[in-house]
Amino acid sequence: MPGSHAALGRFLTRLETHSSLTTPEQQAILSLSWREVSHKANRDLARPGDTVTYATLVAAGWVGRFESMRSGAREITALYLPGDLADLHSTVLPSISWGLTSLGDTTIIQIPHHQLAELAKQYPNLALAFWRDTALDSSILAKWIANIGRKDARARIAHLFCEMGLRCERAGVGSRDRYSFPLKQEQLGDATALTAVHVNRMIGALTRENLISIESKHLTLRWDELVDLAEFAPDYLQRVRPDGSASESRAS
Amino acid sequence: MPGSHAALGRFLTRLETHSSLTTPEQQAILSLSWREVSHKANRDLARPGDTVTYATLVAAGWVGRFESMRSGAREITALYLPGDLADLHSTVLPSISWGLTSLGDTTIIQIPHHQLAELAKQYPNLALAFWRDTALDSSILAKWIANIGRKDARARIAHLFCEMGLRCERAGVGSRDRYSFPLKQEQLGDATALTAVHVNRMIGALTRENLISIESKHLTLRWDELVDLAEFAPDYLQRVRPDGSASESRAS
DNA sequence: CGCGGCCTTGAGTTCGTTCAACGATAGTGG
DNA sequence: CCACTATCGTTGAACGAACTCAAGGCCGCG
Repeated sequence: MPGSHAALGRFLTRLETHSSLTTPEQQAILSLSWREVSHKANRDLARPGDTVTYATLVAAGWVGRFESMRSGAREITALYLPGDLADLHSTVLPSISWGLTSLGDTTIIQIPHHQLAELAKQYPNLALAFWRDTALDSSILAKWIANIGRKDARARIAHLFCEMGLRCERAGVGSRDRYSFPLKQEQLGDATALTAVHVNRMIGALTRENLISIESKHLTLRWDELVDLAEFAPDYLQRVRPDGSASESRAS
Repeated sequence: MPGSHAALGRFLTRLETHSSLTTPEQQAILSLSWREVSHKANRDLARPGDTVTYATLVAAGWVGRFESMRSGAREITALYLPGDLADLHSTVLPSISWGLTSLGDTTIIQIPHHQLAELAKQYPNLALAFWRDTALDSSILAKWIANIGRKDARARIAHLFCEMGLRCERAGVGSRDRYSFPLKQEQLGDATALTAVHVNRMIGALTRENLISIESKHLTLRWDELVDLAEFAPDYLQRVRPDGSASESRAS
């Protein structure tokens, strides 16, 4: 609970890719109190309708945000990697309509909402950073809508592979063209709005074309070819700015 | 430019449905400076790749956020009504990967980013409110992913009708079962990831079943039946809280 | 009155689904 | 150490929801 957890360091690094923070602000992040929890694969960490009092910071493994249909179908609407605060936005909207689930074995850190809110009030610049982090999440959601809505199965899967590659690289848990991919095909289907069977066929096709290869949950991919196939334009992931600054916060 | 625009009042009302604000905070919102701009239908107000210096507050008509594919296909990822700040999040992420377009004739108010950022710094509680508003937007995006990914055409259209009905009602521009719907069928297709032709057929089906009727861009719908058909659960639109408070700042 | 934009309808096609069976692999207990 | 089982991945065949292409109808506007 006390003492800085490595995952907080990852989160800080993540924040600093889009926002520049002062030393006291950095310290404040690292001094957040936490509770570590580990989960086996496929456990629901939060369910639709819950009211949560802490945010979930991924420390190891992948976490998915999902919605369920009456029919039993599931749709994964977002994926979170180590260093991602999966539901930072729940700090300001604690009554959630979605769920969180562990994809593969995961370890998470729970951070009380009131501490995050306190930080946001005490350090206006941190409030902007949190807001910006939520905006970034939102930007990814919008891109997923476009992909699921207007691209075919191959391109959707390829796009997910590119996105997660780049995010893994930035999170320091792999390189863009080779990283651990813990989802089973059914979950990959839930994330791309396809059936497991069709995911299987598309993976087969991509493999036969030598665009990707998967061995024991390890994905290797031909970056340039896949980027082209997927129409992957990483600007929505908000590249690290040259000066690392939060631009407008100094402007005005 | 000076003096309070009616749209700012709408925006304030909107903020107060999820956040409780003090009188000075309310005044600060109403004192924002602005520039009014009117657009004919189908004009791009912002394009992918732009760096924007102001946020776009809808005053009249509907605005859509979209992404374009190489093929020329378009996907509308979000819709905004009068009182909505369509790109509040651009305040913290001014380099945009998406575009904004007018759906039908619209009037918008441009609000300089630096003013919004200034307010967020000066009033921590407003920063939370802005953050919360972005989180709410994000919540809608996630729901759209689930709908487009896992529901059939009829249910997708029905869901959009329900969502926009409730949002119109809350925005004070109609009632949930009867409101002005300015999109043409092609745009409705872009918002639901369908073709205009198929939208037309589904609208025809819903009309024949007496679930909806449309006359001169005016939509009337059987609320209960459509809610059931669409599996519409409005909790993601974050109901107005009884006490109107920001809850989590007290909890835990 | 004629033109352009939007809506409507039909017929054929396709991408992804469904259903069903089989194969591989890893963990488990005797 | 091996048989047993559950889970996940793989493959085939038939089906269907939504798409494409194409033509015609309606309505408002100049």
